Amino acid sequence: MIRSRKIAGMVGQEISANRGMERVKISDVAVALNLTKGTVSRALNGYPDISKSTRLKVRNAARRMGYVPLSHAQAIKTGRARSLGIVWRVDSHDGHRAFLSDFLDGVSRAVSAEDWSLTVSTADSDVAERTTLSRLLKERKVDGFILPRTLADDPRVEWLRNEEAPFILYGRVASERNCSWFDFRGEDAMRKAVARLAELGHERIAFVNGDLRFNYAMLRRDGYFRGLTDTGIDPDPDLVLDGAMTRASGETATRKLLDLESPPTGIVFAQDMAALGAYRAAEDSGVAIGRELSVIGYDGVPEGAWASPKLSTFAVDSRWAGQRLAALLIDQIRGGNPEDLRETGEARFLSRGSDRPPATSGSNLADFINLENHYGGHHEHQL
Amino acid sequence: MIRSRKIAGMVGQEISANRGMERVKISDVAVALNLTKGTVSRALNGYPDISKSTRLKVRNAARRMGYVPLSHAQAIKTGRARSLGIVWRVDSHDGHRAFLSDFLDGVSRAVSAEDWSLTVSTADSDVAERTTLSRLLKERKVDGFILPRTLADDPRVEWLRNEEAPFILYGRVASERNCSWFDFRGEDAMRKAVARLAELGHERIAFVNGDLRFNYAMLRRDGYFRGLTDTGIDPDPDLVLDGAMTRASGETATRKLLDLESPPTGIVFAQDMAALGAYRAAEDSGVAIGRELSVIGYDGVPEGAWASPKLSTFAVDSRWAGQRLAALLIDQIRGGNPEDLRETGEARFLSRGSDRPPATSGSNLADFINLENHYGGHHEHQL
DNA sequence: CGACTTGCCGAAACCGGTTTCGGGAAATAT
DNA sequence: ATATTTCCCGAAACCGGTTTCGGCAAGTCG
Repeated sequence: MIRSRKIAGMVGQEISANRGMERVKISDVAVALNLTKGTVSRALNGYPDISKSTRLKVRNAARRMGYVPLSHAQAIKTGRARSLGIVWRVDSHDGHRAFLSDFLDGVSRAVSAEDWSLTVSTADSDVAERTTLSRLLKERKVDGFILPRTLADDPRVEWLRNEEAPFILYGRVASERNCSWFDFRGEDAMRKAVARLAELGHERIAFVNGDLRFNYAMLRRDGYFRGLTDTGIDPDPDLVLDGAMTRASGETATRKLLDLESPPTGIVFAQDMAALGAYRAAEDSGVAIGRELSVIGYDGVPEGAWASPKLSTFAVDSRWAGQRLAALLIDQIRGGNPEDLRETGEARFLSRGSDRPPATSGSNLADFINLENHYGGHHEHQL
Repeated sequence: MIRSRKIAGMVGQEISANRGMERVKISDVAVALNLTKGTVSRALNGYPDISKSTRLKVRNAARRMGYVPLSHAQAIKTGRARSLGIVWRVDSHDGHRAFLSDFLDGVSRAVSAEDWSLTVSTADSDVAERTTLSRLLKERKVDGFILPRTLADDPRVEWLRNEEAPFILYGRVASERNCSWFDFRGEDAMRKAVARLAELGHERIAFVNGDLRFNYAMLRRDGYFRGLTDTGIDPDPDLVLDGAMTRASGETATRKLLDLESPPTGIVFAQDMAALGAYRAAEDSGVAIGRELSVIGYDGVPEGAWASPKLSTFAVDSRWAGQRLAALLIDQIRGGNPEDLRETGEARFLSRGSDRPPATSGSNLADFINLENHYGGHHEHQL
């Protein structure tokens, strides 16, 4: 007993005295323990045909010697790269860019927790995205994809199904068969936003949507109308616009709404960036956000907290989204049924200064704006 | 001749009729061409001992059959994963987050151009970062690292040198030996900012720096003093602050400067986010940016274009940085001498509304502020 | 015309793991 | 005491590429 201990100790010393800085490979561990590499491999991977005692011995020795398997060496036999892929679109709106950091953080956490990794690429067009997906897949650099920015009818779904590649959507999609997703229930948020404004006394409530090609736009629009129905307000087509996902387009949309004969006193925006554009439009019209015009956004971009008044919004937890997406995708790759791997989350309402009871009714607001345009002009700070 | 053509055609058909959707591997290509896989491999990799004719035949067949080598299968022998790694810090200031998208885009472009890929991970502490670097390295998921956020004395440098892992810094470092980098010459920008303000007639020019632990802070500070020397203005220690990398801290710093007996009429900020904080501080003191107080930032964050007046700043091209960093690192991994792989770039000045001739001299400004605080208070829009 | 390169490719080792298969020893059943 | 499992582990095949080595055939030289 004592003797064997001594030997084990010596072996340990010899091993840890690995000064050559050469990578320690599995055969090194095997030799040190007087086993075969096959046995060491099975021990480390928890095969049942290895006795508890040797399993422990192997694990300890591996740790002591600093053995870490080469990922590509295992991948060659297992067929798994233990890596997820994301292709991030850099064209179009910059609305989601603010969340990239949080989003990646979430993905990275979930992925690291399983000792997997994350491969990121960017693309500025559909073909570029397709090319990249294809390459990563063919080279097997990744085992599956996280697909952001889901379209209402997303061609990536069909294509990846064909390639038999695992994937998960950030967002939901109509053609549900055989795919998994995570998404925030934006429709619920829009519905609540309408309810909120109605409670505050607003009667003319507009909706400024994003690009209708995206799936979330459909959902959020439905939520808006649902909210109107809930509160018994008749929908007015003049009060529904779309295509606003940036400050500039949000500004334009707001201007258009304020120029109506009977402008809205409250606007629900499908995206914060567009809502922030409303601030400038309102300023130009001599209308104060939170008084003559109430605004509720969606996303929870940090800039909203720096607008004055601060933007009330439904904040989305991008980190959480990334985390769930990665976890669910890994489950799927490990054999889980895609259709069982679907989750949604709730956007959290941040009540700040931009949604308040209306200071003026709709028709009066129009007069107010005209007045302001005549006499006030683009008012400046008077120092 | 005709006969052989016919055969080749038939072979091509048989091959492209690969409906089984099974991955086509190198041996498939070899069999189809009646060659050995070794020969095919050498042909594809441009070995000189393959005749031009077979090289062509092989390349064409490979393309036709849609053969793409498994990255980990080649990695096992070559030792190259053809992948770069980035660990993105998500703790601390959110100043750089806005650039992540562009930055990654740049890296991704350069990396894709060489058919490499990019592995991204996040970390919220030094130990987490170290752990991740270590894991990616041991598993050989990456061949080298891009290190953002360089510290004045960066421990990662020493550590990675020891591990003999290739790396490149986004930023420069004192201990230069054996390392490469890309950086923008922030010191030049700060110097020019001072010159610019001096030309406009400012005599008291302050400097609000970022966190001094970062290397760029040292450099930019030097640039500021250099600018003062250039224009013959005596430096005043009261006018130099640091640690401001967010709106909040920028606001605080500005407040402190405006409360001086003889406040500055111009402030140079080492970071845009801090400069944007100045807007609120100025508003509260009844001072108008671009009139009583001029401000110049650095970074070129998009929000700057939405402040009023728009923030004059030195814009940094993050995409370019990412692109160069990746390209240089790949060169290094392929055997280039690290010390030859260093580049710097110039920040581009965007002249907008926040830097103008001073409306009031320094001492008068103090009176102005006091007056405003007594009578004006936190002035509101008067509708 | 024979010896010696040179050009070109096949054969096989190799990379560092994983997984299958088979068999010896110990434990249990008969 | 023998037959039969059960428990472990060694041996070897295998994954899909890359790289080394050696040899045949054609070309070059003496």
